[in-house]
Amino acid sequence: MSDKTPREIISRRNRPAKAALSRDIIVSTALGILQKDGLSGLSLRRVATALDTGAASLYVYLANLDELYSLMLDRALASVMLPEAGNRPWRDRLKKYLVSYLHVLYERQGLAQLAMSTIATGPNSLRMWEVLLGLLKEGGVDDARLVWGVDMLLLYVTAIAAEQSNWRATGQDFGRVGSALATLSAEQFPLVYALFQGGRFSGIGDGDARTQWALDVIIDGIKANHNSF
Amino acid sequence: MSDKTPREIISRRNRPAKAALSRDIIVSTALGILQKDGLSGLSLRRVATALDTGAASLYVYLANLDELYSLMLDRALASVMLPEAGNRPWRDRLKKYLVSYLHVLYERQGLAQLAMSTIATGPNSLRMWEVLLGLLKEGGVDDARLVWGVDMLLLYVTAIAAEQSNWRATGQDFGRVGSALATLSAEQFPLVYALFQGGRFSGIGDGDARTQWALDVIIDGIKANHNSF
DNA sequence: ACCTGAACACCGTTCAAGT
DNA sequence: ACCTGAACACCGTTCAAGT
Repeated sequence: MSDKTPREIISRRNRPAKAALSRDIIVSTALGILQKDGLSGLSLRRVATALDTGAASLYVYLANLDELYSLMLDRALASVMLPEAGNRPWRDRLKKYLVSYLHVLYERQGLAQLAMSTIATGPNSLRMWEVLLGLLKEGGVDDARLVWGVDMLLLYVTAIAAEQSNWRATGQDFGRVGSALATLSAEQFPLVYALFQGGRFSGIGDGDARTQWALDVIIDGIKANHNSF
Repeated sequence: MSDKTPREIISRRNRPAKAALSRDIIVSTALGILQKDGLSGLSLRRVATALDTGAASLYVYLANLDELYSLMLDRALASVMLPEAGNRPWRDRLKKYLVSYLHVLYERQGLAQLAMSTIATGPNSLRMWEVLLGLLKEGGVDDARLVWGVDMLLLYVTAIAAEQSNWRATGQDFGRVGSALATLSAEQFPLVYALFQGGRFSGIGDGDARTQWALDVIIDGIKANHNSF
């Protein structure tokens, strides 16, 4: 008799009494699910199930799904690598930092998509602004254009990450033109046609070279327009 | 007797025998709903209800929701205004064209969001590529950088539209920093703090001047990097 | 060929009720 | 104060059955 009932009792107590909910483990669990199944696989109900509870329980810690998104994003941004304070020129450090941000977004399925539609709240987003403002300032951009410049860099890199994530997710690959290229008429669209025939579209997804080029474009552009008030 | 039954028959026949479904009216109806209620208000079930049928009926004309998105986007792009072939410089025409694209995205709630996550298919997207390639070519950008340049311009403008739509939708307004600015510590984030105190963030949402500046940044940057192979 | 109702497997969010 | 089950009002998609 004393051998039978303990089994059940132990099986209940052994899982550590439900692991105590908190914002922190909710966000961690959610990021785990995002990593594994992407944004479409993420739901409050799945997070709740993973935490062995019901979706309603999460509302003690979260106002709604949007708040979870916002918290997830800021948490993920913690792993953007700070540039070493070394003696490399500011432009190299700036690009490296932005590429690190790009990688953080790109490596977790769906995070870039989330970053495009969510306004990041919290310390890690602020720290990114601080770092980027510092680097542009070091590059000689004056105060009047600093904020616009940082916003532009962040927005564009976020957009690249979202676009590339999209290609990866859908298997599509040649830019925003999509499969329309297949049914291309030389008379209607001579320029697109010529460039397509010339293979100019095929390598559009070549992430790294293109990203480097694009960052140089923006940085040079900002430098050229930084005091045009 | 002959007076009673007709009523019911007429009431069925008067609604024009169900208006005959087609891809076209499905897309139009969907764009109407998007216009009115935004992306979150759009669903296949709502489109179906508006067309006085069930959601399952739409699957004769659409593979899935994603295809509807794609069709909606291309349809909407039809109203991007072509630049007049006049004698204005290419840069002005390019900027005007991109601003027209921005407005098309911005004016319909949720369309920008849709454009960020959907690869446009169809003739209108191709026509935009054709126009933009032509304008950059006229500006002297060489073939090696044309495709990257157009992709960059389109991606950035799409991203601006999505960001600004987001601000409008949420009432938020100061860039990607969000409400974190309220709890700002001068020691941890001196640069952000100083610029915030100086009011540099408050006008970040000033759409038009900022957009013009950003387009000049990219165009100048492309010109500066257009033959760096 | 086109349309439909019903079903399936999901959602976010609320709320009364429990501890 | 925290957690829960059940309910509400939704989703996209499939499929057998009708015309």
